[in-house]
Amino acid sequence: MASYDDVMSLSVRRGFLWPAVDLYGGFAGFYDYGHNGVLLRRRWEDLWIETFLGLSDNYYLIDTTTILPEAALKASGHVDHFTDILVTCTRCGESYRGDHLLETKTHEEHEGLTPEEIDARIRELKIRCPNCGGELGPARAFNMMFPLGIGPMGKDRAYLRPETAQGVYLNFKREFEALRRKLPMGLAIVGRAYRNEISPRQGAYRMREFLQAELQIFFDPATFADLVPIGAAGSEPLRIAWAHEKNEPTADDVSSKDAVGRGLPSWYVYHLIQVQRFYLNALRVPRDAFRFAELDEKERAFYNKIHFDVQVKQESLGGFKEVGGVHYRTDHDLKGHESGSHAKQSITFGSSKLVPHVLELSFGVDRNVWALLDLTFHKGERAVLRLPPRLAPIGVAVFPLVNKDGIPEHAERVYAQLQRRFTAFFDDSGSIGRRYARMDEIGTPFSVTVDHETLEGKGVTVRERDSQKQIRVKEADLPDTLTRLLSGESSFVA
RNA sequence: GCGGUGCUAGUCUAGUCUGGUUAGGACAUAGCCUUGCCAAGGCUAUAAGGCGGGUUCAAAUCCCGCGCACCGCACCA
Repeated sequence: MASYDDVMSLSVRRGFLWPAVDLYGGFAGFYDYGHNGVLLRRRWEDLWIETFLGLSDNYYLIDTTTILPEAALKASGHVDHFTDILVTCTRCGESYRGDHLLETKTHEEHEGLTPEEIDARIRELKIRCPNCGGELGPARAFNMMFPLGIGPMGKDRAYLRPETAQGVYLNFKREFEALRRKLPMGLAIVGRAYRNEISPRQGAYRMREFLQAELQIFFDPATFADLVPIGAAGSEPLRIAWAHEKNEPTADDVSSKDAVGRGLPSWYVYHLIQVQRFYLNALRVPRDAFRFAELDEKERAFYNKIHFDVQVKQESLGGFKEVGGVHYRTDHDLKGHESGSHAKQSITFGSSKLVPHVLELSFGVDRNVWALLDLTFHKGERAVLRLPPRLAPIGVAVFPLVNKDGIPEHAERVYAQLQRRFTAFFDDSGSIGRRYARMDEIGTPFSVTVDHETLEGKGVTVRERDSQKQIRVKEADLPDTLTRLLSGESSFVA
């Protein structure tokens, strides 16, 4: 339905997002948001914050620096493990990961070798280019983090953060005190992260600077399950593609009981249910366009004990694509910072002394915004973005049916009134149909038109985007009616 | 990063092979007229060959470098 070009073209035309710095030929891996893009993104973020911080009274938003010193990222493992050792063939120019070359030859793991060690092993094992048989050049390290030199001499080594999560872990102890030592404790960050992707592709899907919305939940593994009972939510089947079947474009309906039966902790399943509800109910993603995809041991990061990707099926990107993840990171991160900083991260909670475990709910904001554009794009005679009313950049538009007989003046008064409560938009240019069409393209769910009957006290018309139908509403009732319609509290019945 | 293909107004495109008028059109946008509930019609206006270099009397067109995009490979702890 919606091709990549369809979505991108609409996005550029209507002020959602476009390649950054295109004045200078573009900047691969970087995108800028326009006025409607920022509004849409903020609404997504607000909904995300409301949904996930709403899971507990002890979940909060924090904000931390985007630049971190080397020591912190050394402890987190990013300096050593966020690196690929690349080896390039001197004849055909193909590049390979050094550890993969060794692994293929010896069928052994070769994690954590230096470039020199890789070179030595390659010579020892007489490995040549798998592509052309040519001689392989020297191994070089490629770290996915952007390095920075801090201070006038640039001698304090630092990096742009590769994930927001580290900011949370670094502040765990402070917040645990400030929040009066309670578990579970949830700390979320919505902010930017940076990765020097080798080849950014597919628009906003793989970027070098991107937005993450991540909630880190700190808990005691001994008691967490009792604190988040699956309860009534357990009757909702989860959409899951297990590791062996996720290359298929499908998902199974798995009851929470079966998911627990397959060895997933009940607290993990509970959070899968919450994430699925966010997508199906709040974002209104069609059921068959949503799934969790299990990552097997080989695919997931070594510190993730359980890892399911959150995936949304997008025509423009060729199928199910990752928009988030649910990661059980155990106590890996806090323990890493404990040994890196020599500051104790263990806490006393109730009768037990422990380093809390972490469940991370991680989302790519830009990917989610793109997914919404893709899913809600409907191409007919004219394009319509069928965004859920809560997410639409503009909530309500106001038009005078004609530009005479005092109708524009009246419409301006209606607009001024609505503007106080809603993101409203006034338009008196072109024909009425053209104005409706413009609003359809940016997903404005409701358009109010002032006509001759309005002047006779018979109210205004409210036109709904998807059905194109209208109802007549008394002016005095308009704000409340719109509030109910936009919140989803009541639905439009013509 | 490697290979392939491509890059013309806000969008979509004609022209490029075979160098040669003022780079043409559609839609969008703005203004005016007209109409008055779903991109109606008329007139007018704004607006373009990714960037840099070379060849040539002359380059959107041919050549080189770079940038960017898409596809494949690789990568995505």
